[in-house]
Formats: sequence, C-alpha cells, structure tokens
Amino acid sequence: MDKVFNPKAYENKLYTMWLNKGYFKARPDKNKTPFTIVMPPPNITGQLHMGHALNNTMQDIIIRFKRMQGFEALWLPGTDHASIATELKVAEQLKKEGLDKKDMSREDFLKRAWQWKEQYGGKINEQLKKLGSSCDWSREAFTLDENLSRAVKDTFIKYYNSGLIYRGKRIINRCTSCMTALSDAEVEYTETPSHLWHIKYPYSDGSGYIIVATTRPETMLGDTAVAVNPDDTRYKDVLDKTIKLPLTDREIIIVADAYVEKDFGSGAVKITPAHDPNDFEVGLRHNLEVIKVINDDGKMTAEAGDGYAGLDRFECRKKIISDLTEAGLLEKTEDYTHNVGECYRCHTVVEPLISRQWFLKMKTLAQPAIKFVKNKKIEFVPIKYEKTYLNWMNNIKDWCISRQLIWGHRIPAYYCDDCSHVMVENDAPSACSACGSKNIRQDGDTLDTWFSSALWPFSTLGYPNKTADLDYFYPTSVLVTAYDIIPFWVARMIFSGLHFMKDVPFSEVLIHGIVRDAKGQKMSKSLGNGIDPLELIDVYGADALRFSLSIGIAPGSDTRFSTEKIENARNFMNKIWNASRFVILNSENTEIPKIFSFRLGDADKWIIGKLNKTIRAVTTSIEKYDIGLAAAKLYEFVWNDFCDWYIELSKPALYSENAKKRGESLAVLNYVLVDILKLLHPFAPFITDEIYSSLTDKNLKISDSIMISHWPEVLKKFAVPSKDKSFESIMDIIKGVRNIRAEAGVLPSKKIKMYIVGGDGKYMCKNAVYIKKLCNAEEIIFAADKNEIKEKTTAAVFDFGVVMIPLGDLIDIEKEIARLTKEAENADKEILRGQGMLSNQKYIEKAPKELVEKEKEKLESNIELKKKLLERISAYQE
RNA sequence: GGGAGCAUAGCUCAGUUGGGAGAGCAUCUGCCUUACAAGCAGAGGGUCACAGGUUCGAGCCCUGUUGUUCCCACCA
Repeated sequence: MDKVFNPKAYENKLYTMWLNKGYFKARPDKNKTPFTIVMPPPNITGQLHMGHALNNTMQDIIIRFKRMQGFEALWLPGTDHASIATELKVAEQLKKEGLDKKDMSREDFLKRAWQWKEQYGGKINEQLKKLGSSCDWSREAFTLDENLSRAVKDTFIKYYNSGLIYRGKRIINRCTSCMTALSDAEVEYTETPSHLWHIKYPYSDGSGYIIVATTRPETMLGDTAVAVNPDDTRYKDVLDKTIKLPLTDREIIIVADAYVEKDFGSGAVKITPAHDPNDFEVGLRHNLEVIKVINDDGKMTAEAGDGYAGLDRFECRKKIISDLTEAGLLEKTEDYTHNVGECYRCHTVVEPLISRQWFLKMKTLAQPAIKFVKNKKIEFVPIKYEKTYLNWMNNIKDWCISRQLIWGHRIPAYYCDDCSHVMVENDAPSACSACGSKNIRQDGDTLDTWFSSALWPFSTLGYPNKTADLDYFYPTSVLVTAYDIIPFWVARMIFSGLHFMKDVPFSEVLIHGIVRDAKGQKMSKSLGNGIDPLELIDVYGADALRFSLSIGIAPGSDTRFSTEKIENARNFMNKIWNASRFVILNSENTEIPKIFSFRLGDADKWIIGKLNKTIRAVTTSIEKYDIGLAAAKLYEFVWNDFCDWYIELSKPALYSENAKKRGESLAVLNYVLVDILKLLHPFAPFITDEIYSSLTDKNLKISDSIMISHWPEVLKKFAVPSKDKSFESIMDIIKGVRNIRAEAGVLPSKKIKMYIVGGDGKYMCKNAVYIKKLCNAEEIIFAADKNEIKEKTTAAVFDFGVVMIPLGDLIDIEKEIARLTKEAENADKEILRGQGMLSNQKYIEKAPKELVEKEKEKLESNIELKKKLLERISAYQE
C-alpha cells in the first residue's frame, strides 16, 4: 500500500478491472431475485453536473448494496435524444458553417445530427464512469435506437387505435425561436413587470365606448368579441350592441360569459380565440370566429391587416400602442407585474396560438395511474411527493405530443393528398386505403422527447418484443430522480407502464433534492455558480465526491454543496486509508488466528458490539433509502469508535512482545476492518476495493473484488452488547483523566501516577493496560485506600469511585474545589429531577417499566456520585 | 388563487413509535504520542420561531400566529 492516500493511483485501474471482469453485467437468473434500476437517461447534449453526480451516486449506492446482498442487480444506463436541445446545438453548429437548417433537407439535417451525436453524445457516459457508476454498459440504450423507436411506433399506433391519440386544432404553446409546439409542462413562468393597457372600444352606433384591459395589445387585431359577466348590471343594456374594433374595419359583438370576473379591471374582456386558451373556450361557447394574427414565427400574419402584417409581435405591440394613443383610444397605462411563459429550453416568450397538433387524451390514462399510487402499488419516498404527483395527475390536461422538429421519432401518420384520409401505421402504406391514390405523404412532425422517455422502463428491456429480460426485470424496483421531473417523466412512465405492460413500471420512487451552492442558490449556467464534478474528482477523488454528496442528505430535501464538505469527505477517505495501512502493516509477517477461536478481550467485545449495531443501522437505512443516515452512521463508527478508540486500544498488544496477543489483536482488527470496507463500499467503491485487495489476513474470505463479496451480517451472539461491567466505564475513566490532565495543563508527554479508589478492582485490573496507555500513566494503584494516599492529588469522581492523580504543584486547591462543587451541583439537580419523577405516581403507573427502572438506577448513581464528590470536597477543605 | 415544506449551536443540517438536545464546519486551549497535522486530546456554545392545547412527560402530536422556500394554476 502506498504511504500516501492518492485516489488517482487506482481509480481508473479499478474501473477497468470491474468492467473487464463483467461485474456490472446482469442477466435473468431464476435462482436469484432481480433488483432493477433504470437510470434517468441524461440528455446527449448534457455535461455531467452536480445533479447527475448526486442522482447517480444514490443509484450506485443502492445497486452495489443490493448486488452484495445477493440480488441479480441490474442498473440500466442510457441517454435521451433530447430533441429540442440537440436540434438547437446542431443548428448552432450549422450556423457557424454558414448553413441554415431551413435550407436543408430533412435527411441532410438528420445526417448532421447523428454525426453530432456520435461526436459529443457519449461524453456524459465517460463522465459517469469516472464517478464509479456500476451500470451494465452492455445494455446502454438510446431513445432513438432501433428497438426503442419500434416501441415508440408501437405505442403510438396502439394509443391511436384505441382512440386515445387524436389530431386537432387547439391552443398550444409555441416557441417562436425553436419553432415548435410545446407541452404545458415545457413552459416555465416567470414574474415579469409589464403594463396593463386600458383601451377604449367604441360602440358601432357611436353611443360611447367600453373599456377593456390587456397585457397583450397586439392580439386585439384578432379580437372577435368582447365578453362581460352575465350578472354584471353595468353592461346589461349593451349586450345587443356591436363594437367597431379600433385599428381595423371589423365589427365585433359583445357576449355574456361567466368566465369574466366582474371585479377585475373594467369587467369587460377582449376575446382573441386564436391566441388565448381561455378566449378559445369562450369562442367555442359563443361560436366566435377565430382569426390568427400571429404566425408560427412570432410575426404578424396578413390577417393582422395593413401596417401590421409582417411585424414582429413585440414591434407590433409598440405600434399598436402608439396608434391607439394617436387615435385617443388609450385610456390609461398601468404598471402591472404578471407571469409570462417562457420556453424551458431557450427562454423565448412562448406564444399561445391555435394550431393543428397531435394530442394524447389524459383523463382515462390518469385514472389507473392515480389508483395504483393511492393503493401503494407505487410508493413515493419520501411520501410527501405523492401529493405533488396526485395533484398533477388529478388536474391533468391533454398532452400535446407533436413537435415541429426533425430530430426525434417521426409521427407514423400518413395522409392521402387526394382524399385527405389519415393512416396510422408501422410502415409507409403504398396506397391510400380509402381511395387507392398513391399520393401519400408522412406527417412531418416528430414526437415530444418525453413520449419516448415515458416508455423507458420497458422499451429498454425489449418491448414490444416479449423478451426474457422484460419478463425477469420488469417491473423495475426503484426509480431514483429529482423532484423537478415528477410531472415530466415519473407521471408519464406510470401511466405508460400501466397501459402497455398492465403493471407498474417500478414499485418505489426515490425522490432526492437538487444540489445548491454554498449560499443555497440553485446551480445554473446563467449564474455561473455551477461546480464541475469532474474537477472535484480530479482534486479530491471520486470517493470523496460521492461521500460528500451522500452524508447528511435528508430524503427529498435539497442539499448544499461546499468545499468544506468535500474536504471533510476527503479527510475521511484519508482516515480510512491510514487506519487500513495501520492494520495491514502490522499484519505483515504475523501469524493471525481465526476470529472467535480465542477468548475476546473486553475492548474486542465492545468494538464488535458497536460493529454489529453499525451493520444493522447501515443496512436498514439503505433499505429505507435513507442514504444520508447510513453514511453518517458509518462515519461515526469508523472515525470515532474504530479509529479514535479501538486502534488506540489495540496498540499495547500490537507493540508487546507477546506474539499470541499480537495475533489475536490483529484478528479482531482485520475482522472489523473488512466489514467496514464492505459497509463503505457502496459509498466509496474505489478506495474500499483498493484496500481490500491489500488485506493479508488469510482467515478472511477474500474474493477477487470487494464488489462481489457478501454484505456483512449481524452476529447474533453480539447482537446486544453485553451489559456486564461494560467497557464504557473504562472509557469513562480514561476520558475523565484526560480531561483533568488538559485542565491542569499537564503536558501530554508527561507520565502520571494514578490511584483508583473503589470500583470493580478485578475488572479494572484486567483492563489496566488500556488505562495506562490512553492516560499516559506510568503507574496505577488499584483499590487504594484513600487514607493512605499522602500525596496532594486532584481527582476525577465517578459514582463507582474516585481516580486520584498526584500532580504536585500543578494542583490549585481553589480551582479543584470549584470544579468539584460545580459537579456536585449538577448531580444535585439530577437527583432532584429523578426524585421528582419517581415521586410522581402517574409517571410510575404510565411510563414503561424499563424506563422507570433506568430512572431509579440513575438516581442511585447520582446520589452515590454526589456523596463521593462531597467527600472529596471536604477532604480538600480539611 | 390552490398545495407542500421549512424555522434546532456562529454556519450547514441530523433528531427514527413522545421518555434528560446531536454531528460536521467554525471558535478557544494544548500536542509532530512510531496509521493519519488531510491528524490527536480537551473545552466553550442552544428559551428547539412565537402563543396556546393534549399528556405523568412535547424539539417531536393538535390549533393558531409570524417569517421563509418551493410546486401547481395563469384573471384579461
């Protein structure tokens, strides 16, 4: 083993070894229980960020744990084609070469897109490998793969044939920059300061005007009515009037509709059915004309009229305002802040406009998706996210699934140019099934990327074919993802899985938070506060990064990342490295007996009892997916119990001449160490395997790699640490003496003499070697009679007795009395508290018996402690 | 407008069915003690947001208040 902890020396080597040995591979095995995780596929455009690092660390911890527990553990990786994001990237690249997507054929563009994918698309997978991800790369999937594309076509056709997919003209969100429709989920709203313009709409008969308020005056060119609330008495008499729509030569009507709020603005609303979802509904109810004045590219259409047609929508807005002002029709302009929808990819303001698109009907699909979650066939961890999910599912609207993009799954719909017949089929029909015409063309649109992501848990396992994989690994076990894509992805996988597989896609959904920076801000490109996980791996090592992301996270909560955290994790790795080095170096050339073939010492029993407790805590915590707690328990055990105490306790034996004692001590050290490495392996796979391969104790069952070793089990014999003269009392003495030494300013190198008065002399005598070593004492006199101690001493007082230390001139009697008096006061408080509780009849009756017993014991020990303290104090005062 | 969460040490956060408040970092003191100074030993530091209630007992359960964060809806 290297003297210095240096993760770079072994990380790549080990990963290659794991890959070559095929440890990540999973295959159906009837003798084993499957445990499956499908990786949330990162976008091919993606660079590994801290969110990925957290997400994949959690999955890797779970999958490595289950693998060690003996499950057939499959972690299935892959990437998502990310239509919008990729198309943007490719178009950008083309632009640099002076090319324009618009001038290219579909085939040429696709060729470039695939080239781009080959060149840059695999990057993120290489990054995931650096993190140590133990996924089965032989199964790596891509949403545009042949198999997955077949699944997309198959499901589209099945939906269509069962009437769940329809094509219709609806208001959709249009990104005028990406030039495509977006689903509701793909629109992000941000509060934006703007204005509310109050416009006078004159009646045609010249009898005055009605005032309407709007945030989007340019849409007035497409107004086909003004609506008022039917109960609004102010407008009762104008309902049969018409309005001369300003800046146009059209006359529009006034309708009464309950959608209008009487109390907002003037109580009259301009209705633009082509550019607002609510207006569209009003239009349907009143049979209004639909006039589209804004085009797919955000420019005004010909119908906007002379002077406006061809203008950009925001230019048009300015012109409308100035024209209205000129005409004296602008009543007032108010400052107004409201939510404006933006494209989630490029942040262009989305334009709601009427358009013919493909939709998936959601109401019927949502029903089982709600039921299975409510019945706990799918459980959210933590449970609170069930509400987020149900809230979304209960209020679901039809899903606009068509996109005006090239990079994606082309919609398998064909139109007859002669009779307009629509055919939805797997392969292009050669002739129209209605009129026999050969003039057939395929729909030019592709599907929303999330349509293929929704099939991920079964498309990656072979669907639509009935494969052995699908049979064995589906439904998958747990889905691990951040809360921000519950609607986008989790919800859609659930209804898709239920519809096509007739079974849930996973039985548990583990939701984690997002990684924020040290100040608690979201990491983002625009803020420039993102941290590159690869740079962290380079500096601190992958294990440190993983551990810093695991420790102290609470399920479902956001976590802050800071250099302090990863430094602390790195220090922990260093600690493990050095503790292991200590054990391994001492084991060299030593005959080590089998553990339990000899009588364990009290310290050994203590550490094995602690180990047992840790095994149980870590195992149950990971099983509950409480990764943060599991990591914290391990940290505490390894650093505080094993390193700070047990290794120190083992030194007297290791440095003694007694070969038998040396061997026995090493047997325990190796035994505990190997379990520590195993427990830690899911969190820190590299360092644990590197150390594991250096272990030399032949009694340990060492496999080729810790990856394929067995998860530690609780030893029944030590399940409950024996309550005897528990070793903790020895530790208490050590702590007490160390405290006194520090307080009195005794140099650590100075050897002291100790008298122990009272207590179980035999037990303490047996463990004297530890006290001596850890207190740096040269002489301990047990069961001393305090009357015979003639030296001036300072004392550590316990309920069982007193430890007296002659410190000569270092002793300050005044301070000593003050310290002991304070301790006595504390003991007194405790006594009063205990007596109060125990004299409470109701407490005695209702509290659990063990607790009352414990309370009694405590009271007795405090009374004893106080007595001893008072004795000491009076001895000083004499 | 609807919903969810959070409020505990200077900072970041744990706290498992209610049974004497914890960790890491930071601070202070002393140490190169042959695994580790990326370390060791010791110390200080909290009215568990506020007000009520339930209980023998509340950081934890209930009600309300205040502050704060997020999600959904998108009233022009």
